[in-house]
Amino acid sequence: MPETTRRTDRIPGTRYGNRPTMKDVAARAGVGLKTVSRVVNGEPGVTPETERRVREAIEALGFRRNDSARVLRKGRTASIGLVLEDLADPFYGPLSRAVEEVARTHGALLINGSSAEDADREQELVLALCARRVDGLVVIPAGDDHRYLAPEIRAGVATVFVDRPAGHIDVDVVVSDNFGGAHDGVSHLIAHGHRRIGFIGDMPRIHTAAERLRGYRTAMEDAGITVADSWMSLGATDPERVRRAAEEMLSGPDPVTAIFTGNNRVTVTVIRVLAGHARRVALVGFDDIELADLLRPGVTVVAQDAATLGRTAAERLFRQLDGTLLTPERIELPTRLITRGSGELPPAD
Amino acid sequence: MPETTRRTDRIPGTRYGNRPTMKDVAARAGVGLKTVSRVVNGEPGVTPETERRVREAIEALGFRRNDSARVLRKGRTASIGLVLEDLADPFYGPLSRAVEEVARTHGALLINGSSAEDADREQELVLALCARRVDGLVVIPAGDDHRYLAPEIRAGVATVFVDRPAGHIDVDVVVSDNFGGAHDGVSHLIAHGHRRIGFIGDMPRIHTAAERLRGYRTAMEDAGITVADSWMSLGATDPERVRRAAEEMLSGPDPVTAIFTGNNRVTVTVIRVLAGHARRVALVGFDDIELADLLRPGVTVVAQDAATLGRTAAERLFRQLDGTLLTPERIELPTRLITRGSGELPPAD
DNA sequence: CCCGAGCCTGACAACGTTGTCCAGGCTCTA
DNA sequence: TAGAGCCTGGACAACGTTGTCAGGCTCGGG
Repeated sequence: MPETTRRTDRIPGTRYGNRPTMKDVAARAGVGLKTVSRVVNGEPGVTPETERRVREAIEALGFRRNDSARVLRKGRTASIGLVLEDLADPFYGPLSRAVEEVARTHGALLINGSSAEDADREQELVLALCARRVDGLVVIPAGDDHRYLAPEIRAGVATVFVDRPAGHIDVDVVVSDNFGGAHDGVSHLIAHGHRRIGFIGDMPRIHTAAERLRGYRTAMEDAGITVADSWMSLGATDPERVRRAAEEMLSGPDPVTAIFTGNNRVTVTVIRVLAGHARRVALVGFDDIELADLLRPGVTVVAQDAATLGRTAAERLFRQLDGTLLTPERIELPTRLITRGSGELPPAD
Repeated sequence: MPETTRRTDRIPGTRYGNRPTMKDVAARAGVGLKTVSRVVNGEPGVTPETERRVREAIEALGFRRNDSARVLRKGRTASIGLVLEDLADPFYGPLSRAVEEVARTHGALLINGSSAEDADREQELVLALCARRVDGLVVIPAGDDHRYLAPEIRAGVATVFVDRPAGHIDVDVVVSDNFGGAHDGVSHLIAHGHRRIGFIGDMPRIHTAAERLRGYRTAMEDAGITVADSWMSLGATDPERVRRAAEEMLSGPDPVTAIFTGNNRVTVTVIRVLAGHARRVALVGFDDIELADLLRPGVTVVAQDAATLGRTAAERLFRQLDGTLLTPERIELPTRLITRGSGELPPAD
């Protein structure tokens, strides 16, 4: 008896790509179609002897239930969709995993798609998921107008937005306290004597980026500091742009003594810039990053909990599906300032 | 005209969770069922005027094609499954994203599932994906016996294993050169004068862990070094166990002067241990880690390219589906030693 | 004026499953 | 022993889509 199986082997009587169906199983076991269905689904009302014959036929033919047909009949797909920006980003991995775990406890599979921060691609993905009749959607939006989702939601697709709010539709939203977190982080720098503080963030059309900028501005204002335009830089978070932005604010006519960075990618790049910089510059970053504690100085961050964000959203999604949840809500999760050294450096002029 | 839509609104004539079908659209547009199908699928042979009426009805009813039914009829789902260990692990995020990108160019969606390094859960996930009739599967296996997949493969499910080989079935496999990479890393330490080198890796039942251990042993042997049992520690990669293992090898009767770590999680924990350690200990880790260049000393690693691993696997998968690929192969991707300082520290006795 | 070609259009079956409903055989009780 | 009720099994329709095929219409040529 061979230990391995080659792709080119075939089950006798089965054409390639043409799998056995319940009908085939029924014929082989000499029973009716519905009896096979009963065995496959563990429904009661089948004699042990009949069940044995059916199972034998299933085994022999290599039958596996076709869930597409099942879905068509039952109306529920037991799958949910997750649309995010980029699965390769260390922030979204844990979020996705958390959503998956919740889905798992509800017997659902997770389909994910990356929008690459492109509104059209987001819409394309979301609608493709709707066409597959996912039971629900968790969306980290790239665009800012989601009216295209309204018919789907009316048709019963449970929907929760995460990390960023939805535009022009009224749905559940789970976000971090971006404003408060940024305010805390910047205030922390101010408390350590800084007044010329730079902000480097993502494109302002991204809600989280805008909120964090607002937190920065408000914190500065609260401290009576007038912000110079050259201290703020918003745009794509590719290393080149961020590097340039950081170097400009460090070397301009009114150089900053501290930088607040708007997300993990920016933080990492700025750390690199500061590492090659003579003067000691304080740093607080939004989002925690791995090994932040081992750098010298350790990197002070405003941490948000990606896993909790995902879990909360997924739980609300399934509560919508249960029917326990009817009114859309906005849930804001707190952030946490983690001090490790870089944010406590005094201003060095 | 309202700017937002509430979940409780309903499309007139549509029951909740009961979406309009092509039949409804056909009735409203006053055309036949098939004509709607033609319009929806962009098939030729429809008068502009008829098409306009159909599109109007689609818009009015909020119709969206039900892909479940389509799949049932057509036989292809345009989706592939990816089973990996943990999406939250920074190694798998980029891999998953790479698979997704390839899928996207082929018009397919990606369903992923995390096995949590549990063979039963892996099988459960894989079979659930097969039941949904994914066109293909990319699997990072947790178990070591995959005969359960044989009927599925015979039935036409394209399959590629990544990162670790399959057990008892003959399928495409894409792996890194774990043996060679570990051999290189350990040899690098030996070249810098180390003889007492520790190895901390994952559970030996995991193929990559076993291969890396073999690379370590062979490199030591090649250098004529007899390995003490106390220098090797294999097991779960949770921080507590790794920390204990590292501390034991550093403080035992025959303390190591260098450590080779078997994967990214182990490396991170060992860096933490070494940071709190007086004596300078050299370190080379398998897998690259973010910010490794900014630590002092920089962390020397044997890097494997997760994205290339994923891309290569996905490309082979779609070539299987094209029919261009018939014979299963094993593809081994090279690793790359990146020196940053920690591996070049001399032995300090 | 008639016929055939070519173009639109729609009726119908099929995909594989599950829900409904009914038949037949059995057991149990009066 | 007859009737009621239960248990097992199966026939059939339906889910929403697409492929097949045939019918009807228009138009041009004979």
